[in-house]
Order: sequence, then structure tokens, then C-alpha cells
Amino acid sequence: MTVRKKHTTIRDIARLADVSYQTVSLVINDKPGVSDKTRKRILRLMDEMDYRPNRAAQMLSTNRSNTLELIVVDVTYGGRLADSTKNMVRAARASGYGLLISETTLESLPDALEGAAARLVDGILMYAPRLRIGDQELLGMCDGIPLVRRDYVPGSKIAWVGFDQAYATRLATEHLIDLGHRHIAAIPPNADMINGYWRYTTWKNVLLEHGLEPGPAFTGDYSMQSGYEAAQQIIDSGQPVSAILVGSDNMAVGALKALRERGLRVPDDVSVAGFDNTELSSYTDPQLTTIDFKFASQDEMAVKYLLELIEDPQTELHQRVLMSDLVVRDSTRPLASPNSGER
Amino acid sequence: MTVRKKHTTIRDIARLADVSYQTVSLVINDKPGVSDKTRKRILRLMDEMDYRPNRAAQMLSTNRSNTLELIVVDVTYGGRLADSTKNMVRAARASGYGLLISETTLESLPDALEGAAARLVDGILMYAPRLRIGDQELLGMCDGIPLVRRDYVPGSKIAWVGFDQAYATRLATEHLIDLGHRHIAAIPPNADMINGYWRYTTWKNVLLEHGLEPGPAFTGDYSMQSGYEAAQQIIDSGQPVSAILVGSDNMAVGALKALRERGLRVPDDVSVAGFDNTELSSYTDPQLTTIDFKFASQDEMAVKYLLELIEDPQTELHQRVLMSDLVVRDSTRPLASPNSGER
DNA sequence: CCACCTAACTTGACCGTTCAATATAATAAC
DNA sequence: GTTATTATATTGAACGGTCAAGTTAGGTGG
Repeated sequence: MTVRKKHTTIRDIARLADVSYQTVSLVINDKPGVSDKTRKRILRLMDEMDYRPNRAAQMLSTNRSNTLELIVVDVTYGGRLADSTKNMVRAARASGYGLLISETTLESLPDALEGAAARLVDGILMYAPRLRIGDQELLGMCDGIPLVRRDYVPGSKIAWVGFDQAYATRLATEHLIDLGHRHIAAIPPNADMINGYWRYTTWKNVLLEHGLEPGPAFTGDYSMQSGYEAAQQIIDSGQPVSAILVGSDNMAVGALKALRERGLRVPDDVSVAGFDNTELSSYTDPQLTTIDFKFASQDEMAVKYLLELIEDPQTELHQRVLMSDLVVRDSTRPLASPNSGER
Repeated sequence: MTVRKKHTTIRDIARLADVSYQTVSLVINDKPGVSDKTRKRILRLMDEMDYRPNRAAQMLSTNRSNTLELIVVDVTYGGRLADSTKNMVRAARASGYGLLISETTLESLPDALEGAAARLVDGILMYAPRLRIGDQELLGMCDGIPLVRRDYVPGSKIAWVGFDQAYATRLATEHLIDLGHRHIAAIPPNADMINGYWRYTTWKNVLLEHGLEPGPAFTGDYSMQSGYEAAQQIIDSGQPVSAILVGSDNMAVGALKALRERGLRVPDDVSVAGFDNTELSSYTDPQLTTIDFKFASQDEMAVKYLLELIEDPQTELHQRVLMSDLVVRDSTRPLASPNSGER
């Protein structure tokens, strides 16, 4: 087995190039003060000896790590997270940063942040869909490290990048209303999720605005199973329902199954709309009407914003709100007029 | 905005505790040679001053980072990766390690590994479903850092943890044969994926063993769309097909859509079996027969194995092979004999 | 009472960089 | 030909720890 060889250092190169090691440092960092001839010679030597600067040593003297940390707080259902992670890793890397990922719960969030500080990360991305915390308290724990939440956190003046959930929900709800539905149920994400709160209240408010009585609502945790169970409860409630607004495509798939099992046809008997526009939504039967969130943009934007804050800590903190579109497919349709026949 | 305060160091604590800073170091590392009284005092001070050891400094002197790196090579379709990432992060963290994630392509793999070395990571996890490379070449790039591939790489003597793809494929294929199917098509992952190769050849060999002619096969890239397209091609091939073995649940969902569109009922006209046993497979219509891979075990095992290698670099490299189970649901059923007129 | 031992600390060196201050040589200015 | 200027390179210190070797004080044995 290969043995871990001792790495060549800046001094090894310096000795071979017959200069002081500090000169080599200048070359590494592309700083002026080195003649072209010498620079070339050093560069060649670095290549030959396959020298790599020791990041730990660099970190120690610069107090920077060129690393970001993504802290995931209290996320139980993995689903979408995977792709977002990839997006952020990519975006960070594109700017020469590494991305460390850590998971934590609300209680140990302070530890997680301390850990990040100890690791000298240059910035923190936080994905914490349930975290409701005062700005000051959160900033206090960050020890001055720039932070961007990749979440919709209305009311917080901390930097965040998120989709306007109220807008999205209104879009979907009004779509159903426009189709003539009057009895609209909902399966929003659990209320402890910030998105869940907004999806639920907006759904309700929009209905009320239109003079409609909100239908039954049962929450889910983004899993297909929770959507399945919630849909069952809606059906079992006995209340008239001609449309269901489901808080994710994933849960909508569960709801579709429940409706199928109970003999209800979509969209003939019940219209269903989802959120997220995942690939799945084009492959259900019928294909799902859904809200298209451009998660890739959100991920990338969060990283970019964080990098801006790192570059210039004086940047005024602000919030970046993204809008979404409605994608109408086959799971929603105009309410069949009373005693309409079917094929 | 909070300003990044200068961190307290070991020397600050030492000064306050009226000992040398080296003594504080002993306390940090739980080493003997410090009286209980002093230790307590130092610990209390560390707490009060909320002191955190500077990881960079530790790394610099110990040449270790307490960090693992997951290198993802040439993975285009994210899907499952998300959860695996989480599993590994969790497993690593449970042993006091952080997990850095990086993505790369085959060409820049050497760079990625050099980067890992520069970061002083203690071990490397590699997820590289398409990477075929000589053991020596790969080890050579690793610079002596322990490496575990989280993949099925038969033929490689490097440490890896993977599911026996031949076993899994045989399980699924023989299930279809046992049901009486004689015309079995396949949608394996692309042949450039190691799994794809094994799924394809095993499928073919098992059929031949049983004296059956392999049906049409078209590969996919794990996306629903690729499954959809492959299924269309199978249908369009005009060859008789009563069952399709699809290389992932995801692609199977695509295949189901294609069959649906062409008026073929599952399982009445065509049986479909998938791989992965994702949550989705219980929510399709009909529910999917599939191969259950315990990915969580694989992820965890890969991390544990790597940690063992780090602890004791003399550990004999070996391969850990995991087996899978068949989960029979509603998408496969015995070939209806009256209709087909063959056995 | 002295030699010896051990527990509890301290000393000094080092890890591989960066950074600010300084030296040197060559060139330009007068 | 002296002086100022610049480009290039060097020196020394610092970053915050770890580690091996040395010192000291107090207790023990004979």
C-alpha cells in the first residue's frame, strides 16, 4: 500500500529555486515583486515537485478557509434537498470555495454554529424551513460570520433568498377558483414549517376573499405517505370537495393514490394541484398541475449572495424574493356543471 | 452588524488560568499530567470565554483534519444521491468527523484528489458509478489517503462497499421467469455505468440460462424521461414483450407512462419490475414490484469502513458486498396463459 | 536526612504559511 | 558622481496549536 508521503513545502521549493521561501509565497498568491524569470522558475519547480499549498497553514495565517458551510436544521424529509446540495456545491466551487455540510437540530444549533466558527468557514448557508428565531439571536450565534438563509423568512431582516409563498399559493388557489371550484380542500406542509404556515393561511385568505368557505385541510410532512393519509382524511371528512391544493408534488402523488383507492377520478371528480414541479409531476396519471419553483436559481443565488457578503461585509442586508409560475397540466379542470355526464 | 471578534486562544486561557498554554493544550486533548483542580479551572475558563480550538492550527500541527471528503464523479442525475449524502454526513459526524463534498468529472479527478490532499482530509469516500480505473492508478492519485468507494466495483481490489448487482438482477429476472414470462425486455442503466453493465449482462445471461431469447433492451440514465423513451422504443420494436425489467423505480415510472399512453395495461398486458424500492414504488398505479436496496446501510458501512482504515491503515483492504431483496407488489403477475398461446 | 520517584507543569522547537518591514542592486535624475 | 527611485528579494515575526524533553515540588523509602 502506498505510504503517505511527506508533502513538499514552500521551503523545499525555495531551496531548489535558490530564493527565500517568502518569495515562493508571493508566487503562490500571484503578488507582484517577483521577476518574471524567477516566477517562471518557481512555477516550474512547483509543478515538477507537485507542490500544493497546505490549506491548514494558509488558514492559520489568513484566518480564512475558502470554505462555506451549509447547515441544515431540523429537516426530516430529505427529498428535494439532494439536488439543492449539489447546486450549492457547484456554485461554491465555481467561485473557488468548498462547501461543508452539516446537519443539526434546533437545540444544537448553537453548537453547530460554534463548530462552523472553529472551522474558520468564511460564510454560512442555512436551510432551516422550521426555524423561527429572532434576527439578533441568530446573528449573535454567528460570531460575525456572514449568513444567508436559503428559505422564505418573511419578517426577518437577515439575508435570505426564498420564493414568495403567498404569491405561489395565491396563484394556485385562484387557478382552482377560476376553474369554478367552490369547495377547495388543502394539504399544506405542517404548520411548524414556515412554508406550511404561509401556504395554509394564504389558501384560506384567498378563499375568504372570494367569498368561499375554506374546505377541510390536513397537513403533511412532504412524504408521499403523509399526502396519502391527509387525502384520506379529507375524503372521510364527508365535506364536499371538488379540488385539493396539495403542498408538494410528492404529497400529491400520495393524494392521487388515496383518491384512486376511494374510486374518485382525477380530474373528473376532483382536481388536484401540487407544488414544486418536480420531474415526477409529468409522470403521474393524470399529469399534475403544479407550481414551478426554480430551485436551482434559489440555490445559486443564495451562494452568490453569501459570497457578496463575504467580499464586502458592508453590503446592506436584504432579502431576495423569487416568484414562481403555475404550470397547468391535466390534474385540474373546470368544475363539471351540475349533473354533467361523463364518458 | 456584528463584527467578527478576535477569537480567544489557548494562550488567553493560559494567562487567565495562570498556567502555561501547553497545559491548556493537555486539557483540550484530555491528556494526563494535569491536576484535577487545574483542569477544572481551565475548563471553566474555556467555557466562560467561549473558547474553541482553532481547527486550522490543530490541522497544521497534527497533519490531520478530522474531515472526510465525498468525491462524486461524473454523476449527472441527482436523484438518490441526496439521501445518501445525508446518511454519510450523519455517520461521519457521529464519529466526530466532518464531511466535505465535492463533485468532479473523470478528467479532473486527479485535481479533485490533489485538492483533497491539500485540505488534509483524513479519508476519501468516492461515489463514481461510471469510473473504471486500475487500482494502482487510483491509489496512486490518492497520495496515501485511505479511500473507500461506495459502489459495486467487482474486479477491483480497492476497498468498496456495494450491492451485488448480479444477484439483484438475477432475483428480479428469475421472478419474471417464474411467473411464466418468456418475452422479457429490459431498460438497464446506460452501459457506461458499472451497474448498467452488470444489470444488462446478468439479465441476458439469466434468460439464456433458462433457454430464453433476450427481449429488446434500451438503456436509460435513471431519469423518468429516459425510462419513458426506452419503453416507447421497446413497444415500437414490435417484438413480443410481456414483461420489462427496468433499472430503477424512477425509470419504471417513465415506462408506466409510456405503456399507459400506448394502451397497454400493467400488469394485465405487461409486467414491470423496478430497482431501488424508493417510496415512489408504493405510490404508482399499480404499485411496483422492485428490488430493495438498503442504501442507508451501504452509506453507513462505507463511512465506517473508511474510519477503520483511518484508525488502522494496516487493515487488509477488502470488499463489502450487500445483498438485496425482492419486494413483490402489483406490477408483476403470472403470464395470462389463455391469451398468449405459448409458455 | 538524603536519594529517588512521580505527578504536575513549563520550556523550546516546530507545523507551513502570510505579512510588514527592510535590504540590495540596478536604473534614472540631476 | 552623488542621490533618489524603483524593482526585486530577504528578514523576522506571527498565526494557534502539538509534541518531546526538561524542571520543580512534594512524597516515599531506607
